[in-house]
Amino acid sequence: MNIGDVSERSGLPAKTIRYYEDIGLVRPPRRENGYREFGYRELNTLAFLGRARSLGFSIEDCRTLLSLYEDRERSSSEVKAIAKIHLTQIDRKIEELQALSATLGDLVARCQGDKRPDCPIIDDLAQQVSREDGDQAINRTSRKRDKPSLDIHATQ
Amino acid sequence: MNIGDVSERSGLPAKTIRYYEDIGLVRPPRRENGYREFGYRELNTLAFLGRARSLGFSIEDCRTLLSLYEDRERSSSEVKAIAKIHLTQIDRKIEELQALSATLGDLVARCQGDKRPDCPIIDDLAQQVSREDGDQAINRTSRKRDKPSLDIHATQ
DNA sequence: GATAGGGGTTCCACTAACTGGAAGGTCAAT
DNA sequence: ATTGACCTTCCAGTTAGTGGAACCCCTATC
Repeated sequence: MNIGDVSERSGLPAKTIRYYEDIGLVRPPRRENGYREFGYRELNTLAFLGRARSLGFSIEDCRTLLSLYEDRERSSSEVKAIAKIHLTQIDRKIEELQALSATLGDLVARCQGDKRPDCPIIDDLAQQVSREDGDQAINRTSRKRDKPSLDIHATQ
Repeated sequence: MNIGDVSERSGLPAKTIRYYEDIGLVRPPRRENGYREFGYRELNTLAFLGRARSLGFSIEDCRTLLSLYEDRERSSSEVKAIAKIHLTQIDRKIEELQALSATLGDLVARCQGDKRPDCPIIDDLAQQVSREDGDQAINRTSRKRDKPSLDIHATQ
């Protein structure tokens, strides 16, 4: 099969398949003309990767999962451990986003959304910073809001 | 104020502040020695940015929000529109992650996690791809799982 | 005056997981 | 011979920074 065929059958874009080869997740042999030659083994690997990615596993997780998949001797606990960590991260992310949603939802609800300039959303963002020096000033004005872990790739 | 002072007062790392200058979000003047000179105006801008980012607004959203913040004439509806879109995206992301959590949670629950190799998680990922040609084969085997939008930066 | 430290400056590279596009080779059919 | 669809590689860009190197500046101390 050529890359176009496996792309269609696996559901992964050809670009992605080439990328997966680049990073060593698949190693299709080449034909004389330089084309990649995929067999069912490679197709299954790619489909596996597609499903794992669709469950939000990181590429590095996928790499491990793939080696566990190919190891007929490995214990299910090894797989379960990875999945549990991933699940925990997903759930943590959900909580973070729910907190964000609540705060922002409140702000949006309180904003009239009309032609007038008064806006609780901007007012909330625009709280003035203290002009005083030193720690007290900072402590008095700091209203720590959790930073949503910007490595929001944390679904992984 | 030097960059270290505004960093402490705004809670943003100095590196981030320099980056925000790079992309034109703040424009502190320079001293003779080349140091950036921050005033309370810049400090407030940075604090504004920190809060907006902590609510998950993208840099581009922040840029818009900032210009709306500085426009005393703008209507609250303009601000609300941005916030609503952002809120919708957060809520969509939450739903996606909840679906993932449910699927993965089920798989994890069904996995014994012991020394034996049998593992529902791997089995789920490893479903064989049909060896037949054509659309029917693909339709018969495709079990479309929603791809969690990989631009998972979608909290923005 | 030399030196040490704790600032500051720039610039380059790296992150995750691709995606888009350019320039060009291959193949089957017309 | 020439389309057109496919394949190849390579480079750049995406998000929002972060880490590090090399180097400048300022103040205090010896």
